Amino acid sequence: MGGVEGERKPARERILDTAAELFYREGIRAVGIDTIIARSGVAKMSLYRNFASKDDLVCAYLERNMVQHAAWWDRVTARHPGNPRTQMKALFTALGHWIDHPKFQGCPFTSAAAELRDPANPARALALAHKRMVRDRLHAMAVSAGADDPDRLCGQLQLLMEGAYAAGRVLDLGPGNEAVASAAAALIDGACAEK
Amino acid sequence: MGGVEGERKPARERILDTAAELFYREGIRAVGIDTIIARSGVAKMSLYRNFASKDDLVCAYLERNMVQHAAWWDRVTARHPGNPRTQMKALFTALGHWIDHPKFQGCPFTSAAAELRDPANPARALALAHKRMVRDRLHAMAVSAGADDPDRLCGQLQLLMEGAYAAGRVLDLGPGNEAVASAAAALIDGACAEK
DNA sequence: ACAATGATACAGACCTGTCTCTACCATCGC
DNA sequence: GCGATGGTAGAGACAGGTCTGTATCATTGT
Repeated sequence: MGGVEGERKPARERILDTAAELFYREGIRAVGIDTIIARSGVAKMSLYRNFASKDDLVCAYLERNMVQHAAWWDRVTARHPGNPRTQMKALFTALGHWIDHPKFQGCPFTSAAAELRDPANPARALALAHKRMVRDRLHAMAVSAGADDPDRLCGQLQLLMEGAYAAGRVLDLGPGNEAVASAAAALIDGACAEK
Repeated sequence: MGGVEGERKPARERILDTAAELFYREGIRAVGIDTIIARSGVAKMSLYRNFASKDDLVCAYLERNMVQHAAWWDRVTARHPGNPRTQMKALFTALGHWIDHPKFQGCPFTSAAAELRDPANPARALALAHKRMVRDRLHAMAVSAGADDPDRLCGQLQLLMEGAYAAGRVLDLGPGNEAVASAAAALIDGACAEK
């Protein structure tokens, strides 16, 4: 995503790009405002004119990630129109590849929720809202795939999804993280093979 | 674990108890030395006489958790001697209950690794070592349970385990987190039912 | 008397957020 | 055409707070 181009993007975008990269790679609490402005070559007041506070910048970072995540989801499922069962499996196969990427550092929403534990933090609320949205989409797919118990399958798959995010950073799974796709296939087939 | 008793435990223990509770509940970076000494009623120099640094205290916290985790594991598996398949299922059933506990805040090792991303951090090394140990124990059980492909089952189960840790904090699974036990059972039976 | 501990002040670093000052550049009035 | 104006942005000082870690001194129990 995104190239260098004429090097003159507006300040707001440069700030958000830099913040997104640093927040994701090093963590939200670990990255200070000064680091962000230094790396994006922007004045401090440019940051505070575009974002009310660091919290606000964190929210913008998460909101942009929500859009990107939704686009990724749509892109993968669109390859198997009208076939929710294959769509679900494709999502987990793609997830297995994604966590193999050298830049992968876990799920930005899960990480944000882990770092920001204050229930009143708006960024935390965003992260939890994202997880609920994922849950709803998974549930709808489980229903239309004809799962015997959609609630259960949805819960199992979201467990697996969170596990893949956490594991990619901390564990060393087998080559290609084949465990992700195979576990998903086993659960999906087990839940839909009623007939 | 641990009661109040005569209120006069040595300073080192009081510090470690307080630090463990705060680190686990609020996060490592979010809890400062001053908070720990205030809550444990200890002088700052008593902390620094017993621990070389905050990093050192974090390591002690993780090391104690490793001992407790190993004890929990042994306690659960000891209930089904000589039956690795049931032992594995029992571990996940117990895990499903544990993440329902109101004080549950995820896996302390995963959280530590998420907060401390510097590869040179000794506490991070401890957390990763713990995950490797869990993996080895799971692998041994998968082998002795006669799994068709022990590597795969071990990877799948560790994914599920990490997912349960992450999900308990961020998602709201169904009642009793039954998804954890049911998913584990499905994967274990699927991998061992070769005969 | 002596070792362990409590209390407290302090140094130095870092963090967020505010403020001022300057430079550039487009647009508008004339 | 041309100077004035206003919006955007860079640079950097600064305030007020928090963090880790050290040093000093008083107190307590044995």
